[in-house]
Amino acid sequence: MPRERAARKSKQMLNAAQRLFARSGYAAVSMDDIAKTAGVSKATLYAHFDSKEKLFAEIIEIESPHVEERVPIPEVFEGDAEGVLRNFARGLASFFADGRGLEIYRLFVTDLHRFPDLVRRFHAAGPMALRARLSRLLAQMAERGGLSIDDPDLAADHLTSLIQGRLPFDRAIGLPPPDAAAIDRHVESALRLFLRGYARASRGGEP
Amino acid sequence: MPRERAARKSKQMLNAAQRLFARSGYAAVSMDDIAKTAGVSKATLYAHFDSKEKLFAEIIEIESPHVEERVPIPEVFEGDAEGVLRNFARGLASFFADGRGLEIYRLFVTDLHRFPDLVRRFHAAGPMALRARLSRLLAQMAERGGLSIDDPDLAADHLTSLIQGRLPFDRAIGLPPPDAAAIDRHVESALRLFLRGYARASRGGEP
DNA sequence: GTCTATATGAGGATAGAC
DNA sequence: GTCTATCCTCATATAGAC
Repeated sequence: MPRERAARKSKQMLNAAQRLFARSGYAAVSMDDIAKTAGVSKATLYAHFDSKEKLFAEIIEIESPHVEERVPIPEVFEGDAEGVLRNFARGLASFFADGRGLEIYRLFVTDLHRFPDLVRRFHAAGPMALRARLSRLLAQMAERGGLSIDDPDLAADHLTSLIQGRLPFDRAIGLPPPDAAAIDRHVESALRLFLRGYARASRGGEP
Repeated sequence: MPRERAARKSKQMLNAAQRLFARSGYAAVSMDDIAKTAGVSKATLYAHFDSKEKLFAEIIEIESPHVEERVPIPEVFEGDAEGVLRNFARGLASFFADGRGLEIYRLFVTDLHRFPDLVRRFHAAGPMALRARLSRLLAQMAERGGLSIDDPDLAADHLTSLIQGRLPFDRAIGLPPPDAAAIDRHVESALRLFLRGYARASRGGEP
């Protein structure tokens, strides 16, 4: 059954490449490393993927749409706005705090710019998709809840920026991850600022 | 005059290395590139710097303290809080929007983590120093102005996070820089949220 | 498709003359 | 200190047998 075996090996190679690229970046990973980790020969690797760049591109294509799925944003808002936002905020903060988000972040910052067509696709499927979902949620909250939001996209960016903060940068340069309590404080303070800044005004203009 | 010439060549090499590392990152730059750009031989380069790593470390040491100086934060606050913060915000946003901040950002995210001692020194001299200055300023504003700030360090992080936003990430992955008008809108909206979120409460608690 | 073995080139680092 | 020329390792990519 050569077809099955080929498919299995192909997955092995993609998995190995994904792990290695994520851990060390494009330049630091050799095709030898990938082949060895996948348990195949380099020639087999090249039989499936034309070049290191093509292989990297496939990894990015696979990873990109998953980014948005790591953070919980319900499609429809019902009830507790603060709780929903807290959930999103904790998801996003943990994503950056643990090693997984760090690897993706560093990989993208370091290497993605060399693949312009991937940039466009990733940006649409990742950050823009996430913002769109958060934005729809915030718009619903503005309508039904106590928030005053003129521009939901902008508000989504503000919340995301506050939650993200220096987390990915600090992790990327090698600082240790914050513990759970620190993440919690970080999330709570960001939420307080956001909710207060976007609270319906008792008097005065929009934020 | 061998001493003068040596010093001059040393500067040439440091300049070349700085430009090349900033543009392409540690891995993508070869010692040949640096020597050629500096107009010296590779052997001369190695006579001055023991290794590529040592050379990179020197570049980081030189760059680090400059980061905080690119953004205007007065030591003493007088008068117009919003104007002072706008000035800071515009400086920071431009820093990330133009190519210079992008290069430094990418260089640090990509390569700094491999030099742990540099991480500590850079972090103290760069982000922490900047936050300390902004924090002192915000504390003064809370005292004399209309802001309600319990934890100035936290507030400084919030403001910086809002201003920074996705700017460095978007630039790093290869998206085009925002134009002046977009930066201005970005800065103004972030400032409005910050000032409103940290406004002295007419009623209700701290943010 | 998969392997072993290798061609080809690039890059970090050094030897030795001046 | 500076150069030219070179060593050596390692990485991308391929040839050729099975």
